[in-house]
Amino acid sequence: MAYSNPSPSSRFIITKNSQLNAKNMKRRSTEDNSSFAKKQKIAQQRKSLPIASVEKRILEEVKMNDTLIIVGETGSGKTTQLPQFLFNGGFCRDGRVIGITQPRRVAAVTVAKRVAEECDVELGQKVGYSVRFDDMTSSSTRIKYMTDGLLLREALLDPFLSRYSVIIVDEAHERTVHTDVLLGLLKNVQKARSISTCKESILEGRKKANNSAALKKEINAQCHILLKPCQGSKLSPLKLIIMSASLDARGFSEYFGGAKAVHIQGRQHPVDIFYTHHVEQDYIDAALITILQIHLEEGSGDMLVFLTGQDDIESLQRLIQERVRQLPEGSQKLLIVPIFSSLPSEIQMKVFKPAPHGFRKVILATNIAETSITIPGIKYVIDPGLVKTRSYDPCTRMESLKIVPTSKAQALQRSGRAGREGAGKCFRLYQESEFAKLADSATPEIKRLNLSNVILQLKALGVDDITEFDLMEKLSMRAIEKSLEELILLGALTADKKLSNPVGHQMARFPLEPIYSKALIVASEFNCLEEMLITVAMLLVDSMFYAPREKWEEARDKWKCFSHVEGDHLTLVNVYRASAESLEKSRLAGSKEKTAETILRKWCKENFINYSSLRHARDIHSQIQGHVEQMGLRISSCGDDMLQFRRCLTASFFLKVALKQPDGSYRTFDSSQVVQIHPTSVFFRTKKPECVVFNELIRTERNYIRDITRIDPAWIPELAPQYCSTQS
DNA sequence: GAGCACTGC
Repeated sequence: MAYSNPSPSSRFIITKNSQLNAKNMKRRSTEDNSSFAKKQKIAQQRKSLPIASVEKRILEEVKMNDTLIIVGETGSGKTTQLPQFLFNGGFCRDGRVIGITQPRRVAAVTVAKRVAEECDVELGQKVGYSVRFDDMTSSSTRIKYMTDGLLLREALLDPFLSRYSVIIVDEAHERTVHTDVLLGLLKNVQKARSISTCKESILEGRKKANNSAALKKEINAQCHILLKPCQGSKLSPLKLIIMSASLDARGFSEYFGGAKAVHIQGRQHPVDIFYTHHVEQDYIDAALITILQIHLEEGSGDMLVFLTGQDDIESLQRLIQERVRQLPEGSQKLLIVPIFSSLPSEIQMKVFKPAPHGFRKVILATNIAETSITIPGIKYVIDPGLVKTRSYDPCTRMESLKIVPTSKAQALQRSGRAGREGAGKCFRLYQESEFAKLADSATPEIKRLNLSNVILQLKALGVDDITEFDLMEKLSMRAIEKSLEELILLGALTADKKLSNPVGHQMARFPLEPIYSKALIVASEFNCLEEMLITVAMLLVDSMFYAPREKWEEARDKWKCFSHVEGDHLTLVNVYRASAESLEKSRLAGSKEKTAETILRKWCKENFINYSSLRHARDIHSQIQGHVEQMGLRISSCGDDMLQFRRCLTASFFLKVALKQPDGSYRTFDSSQVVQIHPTSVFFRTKKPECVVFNELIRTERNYIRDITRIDPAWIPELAPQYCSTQS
């Protein structure tokens, strides 16, 4: 395949970074046990970071500006260093805390560990992290890394985030729902806290004012906040720092009323970008040819290929293996390593293993390698320019997975993966003219989601009118209306769109989508909360069943043992209970030396269950059980009375019902979509029930419903009268 | 008859 050299203007990856202080780059040296040498090494590394030279200036800017935008390129050191600068600059006086949010758990955890090491303190003391299921903080924590979703949860308990003197929102350019909602909230909190500090002085100055109610009104109008006024507590102003990669700094600045933006250089090796001369019809084939071309013509170094999904990865893997046999005798061999999220983690780990001598590693990856996983040793990136994304149609309540072109930001992120350890090359399987046509950044997640959860959370935070809430992205009225309607049908909101009591408040407290919270609350009335806790935990986890292709038959026999005649929900309950039983048995047998982990791992292996998925479900289960207990809901089991459980599913999942059509397909009751039963369902091969509830409605090649249980259609008007009255 | 990208509370 022929590649054109790009025009200089498009080589912007190279421009700023090419002559960077590559000679200053510190390579991880061999193990060093002397703690003094270690400290010295850390100090040296810190000093060599681009951000180190601007410490004073940044501190000044933070002191002078309430909100600061920091544009930091990869490798600038902003995430690890800035909080330390602020700590040393006195921002943690009086026990106040610096909070740094990350979109992902691993990032929060690993960065906190690194910073604790740099500060030479025990993790969880001065420096700590807090993510779901894992809190490493204490009362002495002053620099706290966390996920953005967790800070949102904290805001429900402490609406003014009063412990924090500074909040740093890192990776804001990723625009996750959590980040977007958090930014809106922080804007309000900041306003409220600055008003709170001057409130007293206003009151003082207007002591003579005759109408205190009018004054209160005035203050609240000034706040333009949607938070309830704080009760006499004195709060210090809140500093906000928004950190982003370069493309959209202006958007953040405008959103924060023209906030000042500071640029910090990165430290990345140069990456040469190549485009194709012609349009490639078949990107799998184009990728195959490019891989072979690189292998035969370019120097050593591993390759990373970005593909859209498991299917692409597996078919390209087969194609490469066929072609590799035809390679000339004695040439270097190729080691193909696939990676995508539904692979069990022990298989995912293979990407980190260096290729054996005489092999060149080719990693076939989904988006997981774009941000979530950083693979060392990559010198060549192949980017077809496509990505599979999820979107949501509020009218049909259907999700879809579509393959769309990447954004410019994503293309940059991907090519950057080739320049982490040395100069690299990126081959984009499209023409340079196409790159110019790409959107700057991907559609923010909040535009592609069911808004019910966001709206419920905001209501719980005191935001009554969603359309008044200042988000970076304007939400569609249609999407808002549909979600409000859903929340009313679920009983979270009253007819006049106020949070209902107690159901709405309870639902908002669960870290779950509203429909699952509803199911738990209803289940306590139907005496099947024990089963529903398990069901919800299991439904929230992906890819519970996993088997390599060659063991497919064996696995299916194992899975058959779990299947339940009434459907997938109870099948999942069976899996959960079987695993718990095996754990219990081992304990009774007195195998004390074995940990729960080793017992469960063994059980999972024998039954072709994904251990990390089961582990995740167990974590969710214990967390939501805690919430349920706190709320005083009664946890009881329906025993063998599965009728009760299925009726309970109907009472909560009535928006997700499908009826069988004469031709054997199904039609959703809510929006009359023609849908098929997903191949993973227990009903895929058996006799099809007349009427089902489902967990998920998703469009891929076809419209599919997933996780299905048989119900009686006559139950719907009985158990969801509020819904049926709106259907006529 | 055939299959879901990635996060997060």
